[in-house]
Amino acid sequence: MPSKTFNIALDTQAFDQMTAKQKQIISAAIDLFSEKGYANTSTKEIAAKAAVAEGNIFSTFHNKRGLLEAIINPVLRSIFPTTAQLSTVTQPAPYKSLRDYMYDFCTERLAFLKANRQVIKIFVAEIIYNDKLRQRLIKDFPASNRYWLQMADNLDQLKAQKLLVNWDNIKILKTIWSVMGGSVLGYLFFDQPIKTATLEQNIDTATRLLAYR
Amino acid sequence: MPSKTFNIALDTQAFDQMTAKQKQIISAAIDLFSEKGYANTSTKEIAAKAAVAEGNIFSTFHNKRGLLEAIINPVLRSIFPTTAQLSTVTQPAPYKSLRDYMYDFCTERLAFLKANRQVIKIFVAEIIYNDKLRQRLIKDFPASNRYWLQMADNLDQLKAQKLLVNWDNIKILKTIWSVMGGSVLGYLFFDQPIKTATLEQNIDTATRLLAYR
DNA sequence: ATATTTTGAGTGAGCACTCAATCAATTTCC
DNA sequence: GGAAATTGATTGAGTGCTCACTCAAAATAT
Repeated sequence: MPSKTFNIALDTQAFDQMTAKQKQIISAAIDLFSEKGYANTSTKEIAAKAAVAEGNIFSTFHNKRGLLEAIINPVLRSIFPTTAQLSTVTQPAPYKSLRDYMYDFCTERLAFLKANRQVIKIFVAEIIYNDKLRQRLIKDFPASNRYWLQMADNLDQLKAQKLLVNWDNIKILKTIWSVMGGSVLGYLFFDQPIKTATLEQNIDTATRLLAYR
Repeated sequence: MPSKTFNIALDTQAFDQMTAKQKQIISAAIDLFSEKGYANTSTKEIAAKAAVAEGNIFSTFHNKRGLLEAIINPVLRSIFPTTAQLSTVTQPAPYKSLRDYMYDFCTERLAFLKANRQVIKIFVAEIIYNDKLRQRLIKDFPASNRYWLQMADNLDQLKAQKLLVNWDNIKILKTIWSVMGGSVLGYLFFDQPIKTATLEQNIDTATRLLAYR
């Protein structure tokens, strides 16, 4: 089995400290959960795919839900990336045009999506019926982490430059994701690759909707 | 328990022929599946909520999946409504403006969504991990049912009137739903009511994106 | 030799599903 | 009209199975 890379956040700390067998378990669980769903996957299956005894899952992750959380928590913490991941988008750059910014923002977030497709799929599916997880996401959404502040800075700057419409930042974010949403869902759940042309179209659309007026 | 109304399609034929107990089962299953998910709901629970013996579920619906399909199939058949449901939107009317059309279209589909919220939630959740269901949806999407043909007619007419951008109809539909998507998902899974103001904004946005140019 | 990790048969609980028995409505016969 | 017979719906204890999870023993590392 090829080793799985984890782009998600800095839980690589935790991940690096795991034994090989524990990594195998996480890896197998990600494959199975994302393919068949959490509820439809048994711990026996996971152990078999990970080439590990079933008991190993429980000595490491306490119970099945603990395994799920070990997979999901990193996503929750890095949907909005942490300091170490800051890309060009979030660094204060005087963008020449709104489209430039949109392009950077969308490609960066899409790279994150592609790098963590399986885990995000598990996360999204789980959020449908998991109230606590949903509450946490809603609560954390406008959290004052550095990423969000940085992004708000950029948006405010673009507004000052009269490149961006003068809406509040949440509404702007919602608009962007509304435009991207179809492609993202298609990619996550319908295995539709996001073509460059489609991405460009989405970026154009978002730019048009958010242009200064 | 107040009797549940089923706005979905004409499976009311089938539904009307059911005995009271069978209707109770469907109703209880819809409540439980939409709240906790199919996989997390036991037939014993359903029977208890329906005030019916567990065996009744199996004599009527053969197995648990049969019960799910009895709930889901009508949605699949009426995501695009059938003849009897045709509202103003789908009737050939010379719309004075693109916004008029958008308004009618969006409010009609939103009414459908509201009237069938639970069942659509079950359907959407199920489609994530059910390949066969997904295939059927993709296959049926541009099906030549009367609704779709009628809608295509309307769109073509709007194009001829130079009110609507000259894209192909699928792309137009995708654009509309992309704009509405955020509100729809929020309503389905986050219990966020769709405010009139938000709806109006969405309609404005869609109109702007699809205006003739 | 000791400590730690790994193992997998074993466990009770809960699952979807069965089926012989019971009940209720309708039909048959006198 | 009413008793008896027939039919079909309804019941829920019972069944086999799979599930998440345990733990004493075995393997491995120190």
